[in-house]
Amino acid sequence: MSESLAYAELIAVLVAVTDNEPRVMTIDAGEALPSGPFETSHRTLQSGLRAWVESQTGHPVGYLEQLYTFADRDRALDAGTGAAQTRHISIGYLGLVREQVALGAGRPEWHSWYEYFPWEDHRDGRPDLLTGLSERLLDWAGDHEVRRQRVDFLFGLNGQLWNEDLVLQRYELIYEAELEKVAGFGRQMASDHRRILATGITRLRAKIKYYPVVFELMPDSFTLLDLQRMTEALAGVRLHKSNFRRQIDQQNLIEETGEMSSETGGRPAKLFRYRPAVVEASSLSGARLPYSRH
Amino acid sequence: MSESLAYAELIAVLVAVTDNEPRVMTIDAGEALPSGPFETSHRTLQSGLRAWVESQTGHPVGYLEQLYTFADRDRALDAGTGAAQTRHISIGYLGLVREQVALGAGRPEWHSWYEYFPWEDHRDGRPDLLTGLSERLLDWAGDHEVRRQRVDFLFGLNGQLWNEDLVLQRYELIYEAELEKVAGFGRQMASDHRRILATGITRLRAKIKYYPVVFELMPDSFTLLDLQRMTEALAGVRLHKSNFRRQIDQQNLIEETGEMSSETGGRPAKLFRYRPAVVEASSLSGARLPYSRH
DNA sequence: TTGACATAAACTCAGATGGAGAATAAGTCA
DNA sequence: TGACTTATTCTCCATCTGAGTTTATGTCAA
Repeated sequence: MSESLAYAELIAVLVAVTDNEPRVMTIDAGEALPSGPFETSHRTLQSGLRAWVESQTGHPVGYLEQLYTFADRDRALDAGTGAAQTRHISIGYLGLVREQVALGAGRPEWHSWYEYFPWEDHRDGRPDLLTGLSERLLDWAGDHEVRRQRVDFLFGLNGQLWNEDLVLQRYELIYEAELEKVAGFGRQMASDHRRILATGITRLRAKIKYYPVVFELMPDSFTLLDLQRMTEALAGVRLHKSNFRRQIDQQNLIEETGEMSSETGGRPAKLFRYRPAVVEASSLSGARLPYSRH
Repeated sequence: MSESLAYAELIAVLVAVTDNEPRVMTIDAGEALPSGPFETSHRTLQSGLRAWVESQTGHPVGYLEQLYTFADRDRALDAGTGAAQTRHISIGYLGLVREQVALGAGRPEWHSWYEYFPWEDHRDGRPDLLTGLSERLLDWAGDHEVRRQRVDFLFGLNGQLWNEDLVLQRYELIYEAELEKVAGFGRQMASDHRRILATGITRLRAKIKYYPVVFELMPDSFTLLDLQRMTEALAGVRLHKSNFRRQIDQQNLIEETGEMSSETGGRPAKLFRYRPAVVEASSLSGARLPYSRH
């Protein structure tokens, strides 16, 4: 049974947003995600991760969610040299924090996640780099019809719409085409940390659509445009202003503070705060089945 | 670093549906979910699980998805006796299979998942057992307003609608109220397997709403009512017939085979088959943000 | 002081979607 | 042949959504 013992490590995708830029906590000068061993003293995986993240950043982690557990032998750093090595299991977590003063050991730094995935930021239109990237991907696809369709679908070619949720699938395709180390196609990371980061971004982009996680990243009081810019930063796309506002107040998640913000550059905006109470009680639908009420 | 070594085990929530009853593979006469160690010979977690599940059941697993990784010290079987014990990590997977002929060692048996969570089946109306159960839960809540609201919300009391997605949250509440071992409130399982099963059901119920996983459980050809009954079995609620049909053909996921089924008891029904090709290419939305097209 | 500029907030309107159920078709079985 | 059962197609209407337009209220520079 000792052959089944493994080294378990906790990896954090820790996200904060400042100046409309989504940032992720890194160590080793932006080369790796913070990670630490799961120790006997930790009561649960969550509390283990929470403990050392807070010691690293000095900040409380508002929101913490398990992402995925990775153990692919061929994608870890120290792979393939022998049979009798210790197995590595990485348990990834997504954490959201409000501010970004990093005070820990290990040279913590915040980096925009678009450094690692530059093709994911469509806020100012389709990034130029996508031209070269999709050319290389289509080269790789060649005559292979299925591959070609996958490229079109994932990268919004041939009349298909850009779908911001497919971060991980796009990265996996690039990896499959062996383009992930090409200069200019995003910054690299140690081991498979870039994949774990892609997993985190994917989860967050999906989640903001049906669960009010954005507020974990917002300050106590904010304007509606602040909220929109935050959402746009995460999703990497622009949103329709008045429809965004309508959606927000249909959900009933925020209330006016009574104060105004005059830092808008135009007409002062009302300030709002989050009302966490309602979350549990409302259904916050998402997709539904066609129920029958009888 | 040896204090960080852990015993990693793979646990499967393996689901099949027969006779409109969703069933889960168990061992030990229905007392436990099948599980096995993650071994050095396994290339990935997925392939490790797939390998031994197929050897246990003799069936190919169509769909396999990671659920969650558990390591709570206080909820595992062998907890709390000493400090120097080996840490257990359980990685749960959800698998879907088409048929249920179990041929493996370890006395594999299929059990309806409603044996373990009898309050989750609302296909024939609200189960009687919910009366007693919610009474006990409200006793536990007492004057605690937050608890009381949680009970109302999760169990559809006080005018709230039943939400079939909250399987895990309901089980966690019952566990918190220490009612999980009360006779009549569902069959128990070893260790925290019942919680893992709840996690699997939760995931599946959520997923059928925005991704066509149901077809992994359907035979090659089926009628629209078959498909509806399957969905109802999983969701534990009744659906509106014509609206269900409309939703299905909006999604464009199936096509007529040309054959008819005369086993309906009434007018013969057209037979359909799944068209997997479309899945990738369509958006299959779910929740959306209010995009701005410019 | 005034007008250009910028953003806020409210309102409009047509087309799509979703819930509920009626109407019609085509089998089986007594 | 008529009762019964299920299949399949429609209809109706309320609500939601996408895409603006309109009006309000600040700042700032000439």
